[in-house]
Amino acid sequence: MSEQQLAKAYQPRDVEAKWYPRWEERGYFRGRSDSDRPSYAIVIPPPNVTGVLTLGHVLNNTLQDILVRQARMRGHEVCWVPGTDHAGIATQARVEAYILETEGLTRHDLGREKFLEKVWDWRRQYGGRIIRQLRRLGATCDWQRERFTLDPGLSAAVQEVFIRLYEKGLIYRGHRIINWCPKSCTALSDEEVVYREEQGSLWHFRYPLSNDQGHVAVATTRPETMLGDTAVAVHPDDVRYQRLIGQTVRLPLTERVIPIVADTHVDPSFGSGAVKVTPAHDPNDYEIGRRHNLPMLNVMHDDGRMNHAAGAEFENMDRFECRAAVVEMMQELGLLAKTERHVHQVGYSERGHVPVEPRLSNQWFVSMRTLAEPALGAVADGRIRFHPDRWVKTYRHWMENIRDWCISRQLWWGHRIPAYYCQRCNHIEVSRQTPGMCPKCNGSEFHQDRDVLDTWFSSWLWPFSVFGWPEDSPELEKFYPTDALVTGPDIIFFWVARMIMAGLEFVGDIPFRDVYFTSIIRDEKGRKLSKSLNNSPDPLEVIDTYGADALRFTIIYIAPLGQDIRYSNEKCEIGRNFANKIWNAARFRLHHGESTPDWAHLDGLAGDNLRSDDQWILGRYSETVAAATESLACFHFHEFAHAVYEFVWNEFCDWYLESAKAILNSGEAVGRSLTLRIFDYVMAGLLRLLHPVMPFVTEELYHALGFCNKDESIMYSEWPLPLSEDCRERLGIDRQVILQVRDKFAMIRAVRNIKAAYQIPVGRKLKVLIRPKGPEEESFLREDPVSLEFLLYASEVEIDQEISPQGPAGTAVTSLGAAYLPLAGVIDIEAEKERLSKQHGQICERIKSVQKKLANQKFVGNAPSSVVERERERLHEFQDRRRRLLEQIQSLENHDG
RNA sequence: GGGCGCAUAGUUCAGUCGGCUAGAACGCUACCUUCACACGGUAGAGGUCACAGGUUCGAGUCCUGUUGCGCCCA
Repeated sequence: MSEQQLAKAYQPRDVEAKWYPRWEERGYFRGRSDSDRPSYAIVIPPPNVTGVLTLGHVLNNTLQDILVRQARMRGHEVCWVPGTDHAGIATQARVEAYILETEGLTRHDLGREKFLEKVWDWRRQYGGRIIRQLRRLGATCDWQRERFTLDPGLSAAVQEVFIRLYEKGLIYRGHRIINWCPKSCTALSDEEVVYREEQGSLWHFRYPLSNDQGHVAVATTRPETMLGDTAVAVHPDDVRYQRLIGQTVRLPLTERVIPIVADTHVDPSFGSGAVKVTPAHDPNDYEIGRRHNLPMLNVMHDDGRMNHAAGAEFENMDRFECRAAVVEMMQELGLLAKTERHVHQVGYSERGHVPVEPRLSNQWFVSMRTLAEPALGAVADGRIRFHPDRWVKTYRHWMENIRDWCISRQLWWGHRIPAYYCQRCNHIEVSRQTPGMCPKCNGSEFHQDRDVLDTWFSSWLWPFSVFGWPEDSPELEKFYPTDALVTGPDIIFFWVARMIMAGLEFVGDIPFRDVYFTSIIRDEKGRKLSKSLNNSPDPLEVIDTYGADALRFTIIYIAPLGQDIRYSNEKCEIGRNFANKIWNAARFRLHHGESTPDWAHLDGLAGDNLRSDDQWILGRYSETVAAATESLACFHFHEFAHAVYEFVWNEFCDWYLESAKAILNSGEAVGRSLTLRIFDYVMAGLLRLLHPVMPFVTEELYHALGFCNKDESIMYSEWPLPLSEDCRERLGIDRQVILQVRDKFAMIRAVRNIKAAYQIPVGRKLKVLIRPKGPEEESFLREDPVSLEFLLYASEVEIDQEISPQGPAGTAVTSLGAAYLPLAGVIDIEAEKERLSKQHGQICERIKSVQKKLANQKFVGNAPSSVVERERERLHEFQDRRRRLLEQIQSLENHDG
């Protein structure tokens, strides 16, 4: 392919559309369980089946794709399992809204069976859009293994787990206070409640004592719950209330008389020190109620309206209307002591977006303590590693204070609980199918529990249920435990912790070895991305504008380790420009013909063949490969992106490519082909190194540059390795040559700087005189005159230790020696003297500071000798530089005079 | 109330084991349509490393405290 076939700027659209289907058709993404290669497996955090692709998914899946693409290049059998979860509440709500809109029906009009058919229809039509969108990003999931949490196999796993835990006594049905979502009319787990700080009120009520000897003051943020009060509690040691303990109060607005009890959990310093107790509507009150055998009076319907028990005048009133009514009536009765403004945390239903109502009800729970124990151990002893590892603390804290998990949901969409109730005696049988006969009463009529399980009760099995568990499958054998999990820290409790527990309990092994917690993406102002703020960019539009590679690269380039990302679409220019830079480096290469036959290795080369610039780029390439590989190994994606970016742009393109131009234009055949070979070697390695991050442009260029055949792919090329020590030695690549070349570039910069200082166009070619510091520097500078002249934009370069300019000249004093730009007529001697004097002043300052250090006996005595030695060397170098600067200044004075 | 994290250039962020003149990107200034790339090049300006103490020969880095911001849990 010639460079005419490459557009002047990289056009991602066609390239992306071309390669993705080819990769997929060729079965590149397939993970084979019968392979002999070591496995590398990742299970995708299953997005909601209702979901669409967000930037959060882009980050998360880009990272996973980077990991699996690298693993493929390193010879692993890779299996990345995609899929979605059924998202009980969200999906049911979505389809209910859809049916109401399209058919004017509620789910109750349809009935359970018909409604579920509709949900499946909806899922077939609209669900899983996100999975198709992931292809646009370039994700190499094994699509043939796509799973859904309600698939028959995964449902079987859920049932199996429920039965096993029930039989072990770890699942139980209990009458407990739980978090209730009055919008969705279902129980929620503690984790599904999100707390928001709100400005509310604290109302102080007076409850009259039954003996008419006064009042007890109580404070509440939820006045409507007083209708369900069954006691007032005070601290037993609170002297203010000692005499009241055991007495009763007349609960206003009701006919009831309720006791005053003593309980050590009451905080005497909050409010009045006396609290109203509503055991059926508050978790703390529930505990007090249990300790004192109080009645538990439920005063609400499941949709948040007050019920009959609240009293006739409040029945069917919404809880917030009731709140206002209660306050008003208490005020009329003269029992409202005061109202304070009060900032407090209000729990909201994560999905329903309404305040959660704690409620007493019959639900199914998983007893977590015994499951948590081994899971805590797996992270504590490092079998599972968290990145960044500070999340270990959060994990440990939650696990050590774990509470039972409410898993039943009053929904239709989900895994039906495999519990059956005898019609006659209400005995519970948990089994795989409807029981035939009741073991207690011999009854034969059963009805199944109407409720379904929390969606997370299927997600926690995901790392093994996707591979066919509870069957013994070859996939499970090959790919479990998986290798890495990439997810957000917001679901560390919901999902990560529970998967670890499930893996250990049901498969007997950890589900994954490394967990990488991604950053949270915010907008430029640091706000969370949300639909309501309208600040969430559509990733597909971003891909259309900038390209998938640009988005992928940018997002990991700007994602700091363990901190939030501040994202804006404009930042994708970083990735786009970078892709274009590489693209154009390839175009440059194609100007100079086909790829060299020996581009893939450095065999047969020796140090004598190479220019120092070649040695420098190979050495730096090797260092970059090593650093970048190490960064990926410890999940420092951002560091990886920076290392490669810096090398490609600031070293390979800015210097090596320019240096190569000189040789390639010189017409000397041996030098040309050698330079092309080095160029190709480095270029091919860079493309491979970048492939996991920028799969499309690297594949396109790998082919365009002739590094693989049409029917091959960079996807299965080898991951680049740093040069071996032997190789570096044979090619004469060492620290010294790398530093020398850097010094040379610094000298070139200094000369260009003189031109800029005198406003001379860079392109204007001038004669440059160089006076090397010593014989070693002289021979180094004489090695490669062609590229030196080219990089200096010089018409001619003279190198001589005795040389000095005849007339006025711009002067650069560098560590390799002095360079002069004779500029008769242009040069302002006074200005030049001032420029050099400024540099002289700076160097004197630095000499002073180093001398001060070295004069300090404590420094010389205590600092490591290598540090002291380095300071001594610097002192010599600075003094030498100062001497040479002085010489230049004096010589200018001679010209002047 | 408990815990975790953050504070470095105009902005967003790097900065390893405490040790060279604290770096990059974007933005800014000047010059340049040069033959890979204006999605570009060359050169440059820009810093009280939040504040106050402490440890040390030496602190952006370690310790203590203060202030401000963010997150998680209760």
